[in-house]
Amino acid sequence: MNLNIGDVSKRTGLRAKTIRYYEDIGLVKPLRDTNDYRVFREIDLHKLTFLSRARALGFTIDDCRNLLALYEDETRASADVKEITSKHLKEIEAKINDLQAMHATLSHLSKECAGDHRPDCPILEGLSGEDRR
Amino acid sequence: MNLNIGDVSKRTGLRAKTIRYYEDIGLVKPLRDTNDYRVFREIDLHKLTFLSRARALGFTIDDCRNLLALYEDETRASADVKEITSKHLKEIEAKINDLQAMHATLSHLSKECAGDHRPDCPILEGLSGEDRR
DNA sequence: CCTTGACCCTCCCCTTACTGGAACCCCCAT
DNA sequence: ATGGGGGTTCCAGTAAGGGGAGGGTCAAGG
Repeated sequence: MNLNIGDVSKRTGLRAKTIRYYEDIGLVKPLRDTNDYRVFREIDLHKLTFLSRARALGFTIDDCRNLLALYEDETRASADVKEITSKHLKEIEAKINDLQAMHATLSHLSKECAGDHRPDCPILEGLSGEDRR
Repeated sequence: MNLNIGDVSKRTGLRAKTIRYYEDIGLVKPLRDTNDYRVFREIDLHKLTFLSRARALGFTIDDCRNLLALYEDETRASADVKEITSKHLKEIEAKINDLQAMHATLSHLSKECAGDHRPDCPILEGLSGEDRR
């Protein structure tokens, strides 16, 4: 069960570069073989899998670091995990709201734009701040 | 009508640092006074206002550069503007979808988590990849 | 036994769109 | 002269890696 970085990459879906980066910033600490190759144990694999999923769910690296610590702490309180998650959920909601507002404005402008060879363009007018009503 | 960077900042809502950056990357070209202060003309103000709005709607700097060129080109085709906008709209939609998927997964896990002093946590189980069904 | 191709290593710069800070100049009022 | 509030440049840093150079290692085939 001694895996090289390539094996771990395949199993976790993380790129080798990303795994090296995670070691750089201290998220995993694989052993080293005599030839300097990284040697990943099962625990490293678990951690990297965890990281891969947490990142895919939009958690920041910093959140991941904290979640990983909780993951490894048998005496954790689930409240701590839930708090990180709730904060993240709120940020996701805020982003969705922002994006929806942008989308509404832009799709409105876009609908009014002829999109032909002529220069007249409500989108540009909207951006330039003209009050074309 | 000769404005300093601070005046322009107030009128556009952009920070002075941002305006200097926009000059750095060639989006605006204010004149210079004898004391090296930037001197903004009305056209600079228009451009910066345009940039401010375009950025607020989520366009990248690169998009902004192209939009600005179209804005200044009296012989533009509105189709070109609309195409940039449509591409951007699609990206916004993709992001919204991603975020909504994350939100669904996370809020589901979060709901199942007691959030108390005990260590058991469906969120961590979900992240670690346990198939707790 | 040697070579070839697939791995692996470190190191450094690049990305986006700025932000912060240091160190310095300019102008006006007190 | 001094204080405060402008302005200037340049350097460094952010998040989360990506790209590529330059070089070592390993296993298999000729």
